[in-house]
Amino acid sequence: MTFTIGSLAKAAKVNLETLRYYERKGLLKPVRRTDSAYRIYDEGSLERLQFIRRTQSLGFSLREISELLRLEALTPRVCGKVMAKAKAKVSQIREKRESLKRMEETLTRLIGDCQCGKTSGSCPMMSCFTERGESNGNCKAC
Amino acid sequence: MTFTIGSLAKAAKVNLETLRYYERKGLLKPVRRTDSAYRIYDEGSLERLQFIRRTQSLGFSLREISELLRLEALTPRVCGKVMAKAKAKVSQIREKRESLKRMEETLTRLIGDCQCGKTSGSCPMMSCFTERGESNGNCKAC
DNA sequence: CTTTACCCCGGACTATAGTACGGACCTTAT
DNA sequence: ATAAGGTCCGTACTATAGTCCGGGGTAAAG
Repeated sequence: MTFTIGSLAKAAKVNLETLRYYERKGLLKPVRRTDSAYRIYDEGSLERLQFIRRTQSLGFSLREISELLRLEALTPRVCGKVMAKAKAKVSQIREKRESLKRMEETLTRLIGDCQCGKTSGSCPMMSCFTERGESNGNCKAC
Repeated sequence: MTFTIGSLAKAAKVNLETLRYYERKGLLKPVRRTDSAYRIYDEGSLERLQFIRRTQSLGFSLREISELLRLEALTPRVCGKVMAKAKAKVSQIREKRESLKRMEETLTRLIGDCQCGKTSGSCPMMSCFTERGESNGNCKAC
């Protein structure tokens, strides 16, 4: 099953121009061109595209994604380098996950602590980020 | 303890111009100005600034961070809205964490599976992202 | 065979997040 | 008191990631 640029764009729910942009950036090349220079893509292109979008939504730049995708382009001779890159990427991901975990815990605790409307005390959510940063000392997010 | 724009920039290791930019964007106002219009910040400013940078590194845009920071600006009357925003933010964070977890697992498995140099088979790391997307069927990342 | 829809390309335009510049004013150390 | 260094402001410039435009060729449906 093959796609023209428009049908691939529709299938992946991205703008057609984005595909041309990714091609310029070397991220997603059409598998071939017709005689009239129409771009032709296949299912692999769709998967690759979805990988790009998913990875991007996790906070990776196109340059980083390009690096991830280029892991494939290297020959077995330089496998060590590939591994090093992959491992670096893993620690990077792990760090992001841990930061997010801390943020989530803080926010969740703040939500749980809220006594607004129940007591006369002020909302811990509010006092956590005061205008002048006079933190209540409990907020790890501040 | 107070800061001028330059000393705050140095303390937080950000460009001085970035602080002026954040002020324009309403993210970080100096606590006051001197008679000669010099910006004065305090430790709260530093904390707020560090919160911005940390949050940003987790993939939140300045607009989103501004929303998070504005949770404080709302009066107790609208606490329900604050909570709704906070909860939405929590699910958003949770989704990002789960995606990252899947990515990390996939990459880790790929690293572990690598037999490069040990066998004659090709590296699963390589075959995972083939030129035409001919995936080996095992790669969840593709 | 024509109309409509699709695609080509180069180039311009947008939003976000800064970063740099330069002339003028302010502060501080010698 | 004067030079060096910090800060003011508006404006311009950069990189990233698209998005849009327009003139022209191509494909498909009636």
